[in-house]
Amino acid sequence: MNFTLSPDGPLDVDQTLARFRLWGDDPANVLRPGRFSRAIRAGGRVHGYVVTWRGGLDDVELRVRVPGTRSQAVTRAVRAEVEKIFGNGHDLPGFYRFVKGEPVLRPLTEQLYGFRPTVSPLPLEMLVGAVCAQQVNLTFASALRARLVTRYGTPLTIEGETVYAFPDAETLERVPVADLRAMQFSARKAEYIIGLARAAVRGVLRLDALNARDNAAVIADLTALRGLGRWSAEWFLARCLGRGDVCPAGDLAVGKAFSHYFHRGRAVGEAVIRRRARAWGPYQSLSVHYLLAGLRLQRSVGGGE
DNA sequence: AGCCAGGCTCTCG
DNA sequence: CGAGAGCATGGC
Repeated sequence: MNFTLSPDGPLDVDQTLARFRLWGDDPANVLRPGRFSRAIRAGGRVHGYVVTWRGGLDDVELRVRVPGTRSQAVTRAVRAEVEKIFGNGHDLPGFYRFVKGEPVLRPLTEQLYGFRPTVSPLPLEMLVGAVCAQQVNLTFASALRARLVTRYGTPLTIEGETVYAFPDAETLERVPVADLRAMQFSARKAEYIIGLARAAVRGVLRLDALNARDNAAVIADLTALRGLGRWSAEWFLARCLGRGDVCPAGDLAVGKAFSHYFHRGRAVGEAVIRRRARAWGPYQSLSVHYLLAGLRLQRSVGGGE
């Protein structure tokens, strides 16, 4: 079953999908030149899909192929995933109008025109990824997650490409700590991931119900688990639930970005970051993502400073 | 060798 | 409560 999607507003596919190549390959989200592949669990089976694109920033058309299914339910599920991954839920036009008079963000929205931060379609994948990324460099974090995905996920070949469906909670719950340790997870991270999976299996944490809860409730639910703190919960809100009114102010890179763009390189405290971000209202998450991406752009062309 | 990396828990005051 | 120490792990 094939279908097409046209985003509501501009879309820079390369910037939007950059997350899937910047820190190493993600076997659950395979990005190749001109195409993106992923696998989805639906109806007790794993289905693969491939997304390609054409057109310019302002008239991108996404083409989605889901070979081997005629199911409307599967197609709907795939469509929902693609909408999130390609950031179709963001109010980009509104954001661009909002930052029009802002001296820092406006230039960034011009440099990064069409950048739509990816929204993770799978809560467990997002949370496991967050644990992997705690307090380590992102290249290593990406390697950890990749090992977990290839070991416990479900492989599938689609159009000659191998892609893994992210492992489900039932599988991760049964993983011995020692196995994760052998993959260079710290003992603590191994416990966190297994505990998280267990909470999901037992219904202590209802992953699919989080979407209906407000920010504070989501943070409370997540941080009640061992291994998920405010940082993880806030990134989850922004990057999985697609909430705009969130700023992960404790994030190291966010701190650097604020320091660079608003304080001439001087260190800034979390409270200062939160205060500034709050004024951005529903565009906090977009603003933060543009600052982070902007800093990356600057470092890649300017070579640091 | 030692510091850094897009934190978290636990303990005190 | 809020700050601070202690903690893990690998890369450079």
